[in-house]
Amino acid sequence: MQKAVIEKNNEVIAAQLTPVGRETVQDRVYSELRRALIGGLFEPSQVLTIRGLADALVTSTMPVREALGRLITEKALEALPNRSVRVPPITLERIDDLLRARSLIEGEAIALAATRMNPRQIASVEAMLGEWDEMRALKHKKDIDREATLNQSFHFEIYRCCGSAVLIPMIESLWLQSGPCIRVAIYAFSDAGEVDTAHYHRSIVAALARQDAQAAREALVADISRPFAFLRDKLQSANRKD
Amino acid sequence: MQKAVIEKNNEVIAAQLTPVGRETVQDRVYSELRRALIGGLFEPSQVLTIRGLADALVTSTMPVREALGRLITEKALEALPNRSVRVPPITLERIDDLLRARSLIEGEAIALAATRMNPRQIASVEAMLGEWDEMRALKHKKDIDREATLNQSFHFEIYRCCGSAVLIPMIESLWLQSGPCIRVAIYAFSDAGEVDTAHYHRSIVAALARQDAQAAREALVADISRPFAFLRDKLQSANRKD
DNA sequence: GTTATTGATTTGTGATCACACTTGCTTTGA
DNA sequence: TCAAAGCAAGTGTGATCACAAATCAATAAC
Repeated sequence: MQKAVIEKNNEVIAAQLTPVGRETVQDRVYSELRRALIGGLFEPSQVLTIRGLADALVTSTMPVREALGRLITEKALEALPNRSVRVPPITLERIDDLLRARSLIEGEAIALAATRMNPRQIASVEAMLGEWDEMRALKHKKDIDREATLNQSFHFEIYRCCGSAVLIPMIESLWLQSGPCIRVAIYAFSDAGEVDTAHYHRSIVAALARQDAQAAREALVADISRPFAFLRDKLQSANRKD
Repeated sequence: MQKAVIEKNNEVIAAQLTPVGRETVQDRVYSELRRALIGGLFEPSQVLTIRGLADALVTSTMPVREALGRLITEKALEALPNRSVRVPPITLERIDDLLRARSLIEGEAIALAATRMNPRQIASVEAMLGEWDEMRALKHKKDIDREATLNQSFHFEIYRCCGSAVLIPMIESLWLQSGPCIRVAIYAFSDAGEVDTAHYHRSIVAALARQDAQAAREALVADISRPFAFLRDKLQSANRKD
């Protein structure tokens, strides 16, 4: 068989097969811990032990300690001087700090995205909006986890369009850091009666559709400010009580 | 001895002693690799091996692999699908991307710092400027490493005043990512004849001294844009030649 | 009853080993 | 002569072990 024929044949095979991609245990542990943090499964100030997590995830300590180290460097977890690690506690300063950083960076990302999104991409996020409404209409009992996941997809679908390989990891890091805080706020939200979150997302999409970068930025900032402001008030009144 | 007396005594002792702080081998390896990356000791696209680094640093593989993992998550290094790790290559898109992110975030940091720095802090960075001039005056032959270190101290001394525990680690990550690129530019600079960098730093300090946040931001952006723009031109002309 | 002290358990850290995958070179066959 | 198969050295990953430090409980001392 001639070389050209073989290569052609290989190409045909390659077109039908999808790369299998070896994922290491460490990567799976890392992803799982990320998911747990963003989802608020760990509460602020909770301490995590390597062996405890290893048991829970049914692996050895090795992948866990490496994943923990990575999460500590992106400030998603905190290394105490005792060498134990915990999820960072919530403070007023930290809330304001996170909100400012998120407004700045996610605002920039969406402003860039507004000028770069093509009609197909806009239609895609618009479709997510519709899917969202359906879910909301179907079940009056709120499914917070599902809602949070959908919210995350919505935002990152937009951010991905900004075309910056530098900004996006930073935004992921920020979500990781604010995950535990936000979750506390969300729970408080759903206790305190519902606010219409759909409105904010709708104005974001509208701004994107008419390529209005400034409006998109403002709508986004309003969206992410809401839970932070709520949490801020809650914390302040708690402090006053003491 | 009564309890209060003992505690008082302990306080007196504590005031005289500085905490020794157990630094792990992993931390030392991590710091050393950071220093090497920011300092440009590794060149873009160079691949690093765990055992190679462990030999060079005279430790076992364990601390090295953990340090590498951390550097990969902050995008200071890149994990190839072959599972080898390398320092990220320079591309035009990456240069623009890094410059935009740095302008955005470091600009925000210095704008915050401008409103918060007290006279003592301003005097401190002003003093660094003087020390800088001395060094420059003494030796005509440029000591690039010393210059880079001083530049880094100068910038972070200012950033620390912004009072944001979220922004500063992000800036460190950005310096880590742009370190190898910048170093290439700096070397090219010193080959191509000197530009007066002192001027930029002087206008930064001047803006800070009169608490002019906007001017400080603009002066900073001009300062960090310079090597990026230089590198950009260099790369473009290199591409044209091919 | 409260405060120290001791001892046992838990925990993080680093070293070493086993295994699987990659890479580069040599050998073999047409 | 050249491409493909085979082999050997190198490399990352995960498991396990040894050790030191921290934590906590129970005991002893006042």
